[in-house]
Amino acid sequence: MNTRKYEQRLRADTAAENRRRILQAAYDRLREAPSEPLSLDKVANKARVARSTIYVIFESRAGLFDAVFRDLLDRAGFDRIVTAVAHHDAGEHLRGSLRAGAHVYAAERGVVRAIYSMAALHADALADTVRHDEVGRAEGMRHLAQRLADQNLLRAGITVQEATDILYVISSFDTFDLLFTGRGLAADAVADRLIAMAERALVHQVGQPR
Amino acid sequence: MNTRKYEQRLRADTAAENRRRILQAAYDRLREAPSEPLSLDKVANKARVARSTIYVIFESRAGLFDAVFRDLLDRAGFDRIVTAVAHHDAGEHLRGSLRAGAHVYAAERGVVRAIYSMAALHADALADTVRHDEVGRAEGMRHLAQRLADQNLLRAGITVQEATDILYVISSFDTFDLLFTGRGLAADAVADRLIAMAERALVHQVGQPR
DNA sequence: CTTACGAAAGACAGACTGTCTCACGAAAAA
DNA sequence: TTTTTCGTGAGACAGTCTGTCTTTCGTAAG
Repeated sequence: MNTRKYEQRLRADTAAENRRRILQAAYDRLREAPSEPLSLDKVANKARVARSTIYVIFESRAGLFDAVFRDLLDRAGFDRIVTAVAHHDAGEHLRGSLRAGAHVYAAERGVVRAIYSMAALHADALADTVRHDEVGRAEGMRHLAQRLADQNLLRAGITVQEATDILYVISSFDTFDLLFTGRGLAADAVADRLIAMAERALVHQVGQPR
Repeated sequence: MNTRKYEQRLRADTAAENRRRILQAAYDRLREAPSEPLSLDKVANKARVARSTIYVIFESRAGLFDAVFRDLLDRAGFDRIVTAVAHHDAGEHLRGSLRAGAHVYAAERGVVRAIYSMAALHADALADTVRHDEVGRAEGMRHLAQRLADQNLLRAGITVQEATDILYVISSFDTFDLLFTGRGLAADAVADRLIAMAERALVHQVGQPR
């Protein structure tokens, strides 16, 4: 039996719609109740789709949440925050991306927390994606640390390596959430704290010996 | 039917032993494979105990891990780190507890990560205990911040409130783990980073205007 | 018209939780 | 010694979940 050419165009649209509806349903559910177990049955019902369809499209439960996470990264532009700010002054760049990051984290807090926790508990595709994303963030922080060094903004005795480590901590979701959820600060207040920490820990002050 | 007094003495010992064996089995399993699902069946087998016995003793799955966490806190003495260091110099106290904490975290990394993730994902007894423990840590950090203030060690313009927030971040497991697992630093190197961050962010430097 | 294919529906096995019942055995009380 | 009490093992059971598979249907492309 020779398969003939077959390109579905109209069906591809509805297929893409289904995929999107499933992603949206899973995302909404994580948003509403980040600390409640989420079954694929619930996602399927919410998306008005058969549960088996989820498996056809996303392979597995982990594959679904992996896609949800990737989609979240795209929409929120986590990975673009650092480069997007793109201020010629590295100090402004630092402040701008910490503040922008804090607001993105605040908007997506529940979903990100749930996804990170799932990733920590399962060692699957989702865990790989989360780890990969963290590596990307580390590279971004290394770049920023290098820019700070190039512009002679680093405090005396701080290496780019050390600055990278510190920026990696301060720009993390966990650090944000310690202040946001743990200490009950508003997103802007968190940004203020983070910026203050970063500047005091890394940047030499006016009139301070270098 | 009138119930007569009944105090088991010898049986209480074996009961306590069972309880301990179950806790140990759960702890060992979390330690070996923190990122693998852990069923009560496995714990029961490992502890050579019927699964129903776990429910009799710990009420629920959450109750078991709650007990594992409490036991870990007791054994490792997380909550005693800050007060245990008890150096008359608040600066030494800060450095000592950060270093001690880093080593405890490093020793229990997998288990703590698994328990935190479970707590974030379920909103049960375990979540309550973890939250309560974090409140205790926050109080400890407030105490330390106050001591730093009393000894005139805080940088100019930093309130006790702000110092508490920053110490809360720096002394957290998440911050530790960002450097330990995320950046691949050894426990002592993490401690160095944390201490450097804390001192630069909070403590006024020698010869620096206050 | 015929073929291909996305999707729904649902059966199924297997794993897990939580509840319950029953029986056993050993220690404590009478 | 006899009786009572209680921790425990063993296991049945319902319910939920994942992951796989098969069957059927509708629709768009050829």
